[in-house]
Amino acid sequence: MAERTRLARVREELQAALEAIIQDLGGPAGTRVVLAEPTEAGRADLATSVAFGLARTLRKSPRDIAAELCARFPGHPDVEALGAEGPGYVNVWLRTEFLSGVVDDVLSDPQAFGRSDEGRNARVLLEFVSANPTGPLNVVSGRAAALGDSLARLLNFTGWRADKEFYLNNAGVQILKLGQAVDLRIRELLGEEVESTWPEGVYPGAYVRDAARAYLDERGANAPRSHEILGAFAADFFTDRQREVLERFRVHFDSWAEERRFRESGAAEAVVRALRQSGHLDERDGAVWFRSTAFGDDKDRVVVKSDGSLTYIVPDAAYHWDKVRRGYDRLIDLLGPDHHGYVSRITAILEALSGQGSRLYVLIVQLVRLMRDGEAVRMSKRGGEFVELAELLDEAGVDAARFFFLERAPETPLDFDLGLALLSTQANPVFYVQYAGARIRSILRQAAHETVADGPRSLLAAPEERALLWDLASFPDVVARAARELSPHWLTRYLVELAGHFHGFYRQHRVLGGDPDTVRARIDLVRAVLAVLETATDLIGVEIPQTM
RNA sequence: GCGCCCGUAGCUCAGGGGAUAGAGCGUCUGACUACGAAUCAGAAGGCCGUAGGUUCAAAUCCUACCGGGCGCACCA
Repeated sequence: MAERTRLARVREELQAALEAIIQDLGGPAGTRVVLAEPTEAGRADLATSVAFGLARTLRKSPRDIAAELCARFPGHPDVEALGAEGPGYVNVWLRTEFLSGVVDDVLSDPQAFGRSDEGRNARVLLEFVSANPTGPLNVVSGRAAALGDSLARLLNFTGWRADKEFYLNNAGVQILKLGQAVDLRIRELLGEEVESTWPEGVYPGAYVRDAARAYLDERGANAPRSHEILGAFAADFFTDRQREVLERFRVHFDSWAEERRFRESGAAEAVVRALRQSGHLDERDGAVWFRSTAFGDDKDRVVVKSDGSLTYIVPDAAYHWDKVRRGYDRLIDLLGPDHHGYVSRITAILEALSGQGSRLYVLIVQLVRLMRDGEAVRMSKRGGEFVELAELLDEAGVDAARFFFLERAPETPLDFDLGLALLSTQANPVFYVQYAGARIRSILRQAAHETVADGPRSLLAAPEERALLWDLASFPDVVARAARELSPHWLTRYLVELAGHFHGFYRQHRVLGGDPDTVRARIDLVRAVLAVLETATDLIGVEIPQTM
């Protein structure tokens, strides 16, 4: 699996050949040739614009240089032709026999096709969702969940060892406020009127009643009701709910780190001690400050407030320090856009503590707007009213939700069209992709009764077939790019393209019932397409149903 | 005021130095007596927010401005 792919090999060989010719022509030493897919599909298989850069030193037009490169090209068994076109491009067409070999590449080990060892077994910890356990998960957490989980799948597929972790903020001020809210809701359940005197800053959401009811059911009306006890109970209660909906969303965390532990174990105080010993702390205005500006932050940060309590960054720092000590080579945090200011301070403190600030990479996941009938569905956490992930899953289903969340690059704001997610037509990309898979499975079921040839397979030379071969051959590149850029949206785009090419092929050509050589070739082709569809959907956590 | 994200077809968005800027939806026109028409084929549709600059070459890089979103705590 660590072998280069078919496409990578021929690309490297051609690049080397062209670079050698450039040296013969007197081009600058070390000139690199980059062969890539032209922006416009169908213009060529691969192309390079290297001639433009050589024009000055060779004192010839790019067009002449491109022509000369083509004329001197010694030939390559996998290349059909080279051509100089446009103002100076060198275009490459590959032999169809060469491309069709990709079917064997896929079928020789269908589940491994596209794998790589790019990560070289380095360990990555992906931390995501990490929602406060003060209520149900909302749709924004859903996007982070889909992203983080798919990134883990992608990284594991490309040679990293990735773990998924949820950081539970189950201690501190917010949890006390939650406990207060539970206390009020319990009074309410016991008959008191509480709404008119609801205190500022205490969670107003009606969902807190669920926790209150659970407390009464489990512990009874006479159980102790300090804010601390109630807060801890409710945090556990909502954590369980969150875990349930995440499992339903096919997101399973390898581990759950608890803020409570970092506070109780003294790890948080140890951070302050370590910073003090290394001389990074100042006392000012009755508080203790960390000089984070020395590490690139835009202002210094308070770590111990004037009332003696710790700010939230201290246990967070303890947590990240712990990640480094657990031996992770890379730490990836998925955070919301409201946390982008957090990046420089947590990097600074990690650097001060361990010298490993550069291991942390923070991916800012932009907002989700739910759209229904062209209107944004209002979500306001302050008013205690927002769309829960569970509701979205009820309405749209797991596959559509995951696919839609992953359609955009993480740092791009996302509009989630609820109406579209419910459609079972081409307009709905999830459906379109799944339908391609269902069609192939249907063909393969019927192929069981078909006689196929045993001999050499016919060529798959029709344009629709060639398009599919090209898709298959480039799949490993797509996977590599999605993993490298931490952007699974390359996979969703790829899936729609592959499914589209399959549907086009399907309308134009029959798989079954032709001459045995062609039947065999086409069955193998669609088996390979199905295998890649399955791998790609699996990487984003979407399933292809057997029948639809 | 400062920081981050975003301005590309009517809509939702790809593309982030190189060819005539791509895709899906929507619109219009066609295609089922054979494997699933929940599909396919074709057409129309663009001063890539504006203005400068760098470059042989800019949607892409730089600067300024305009517009939209989100932040800027001894909250987390």
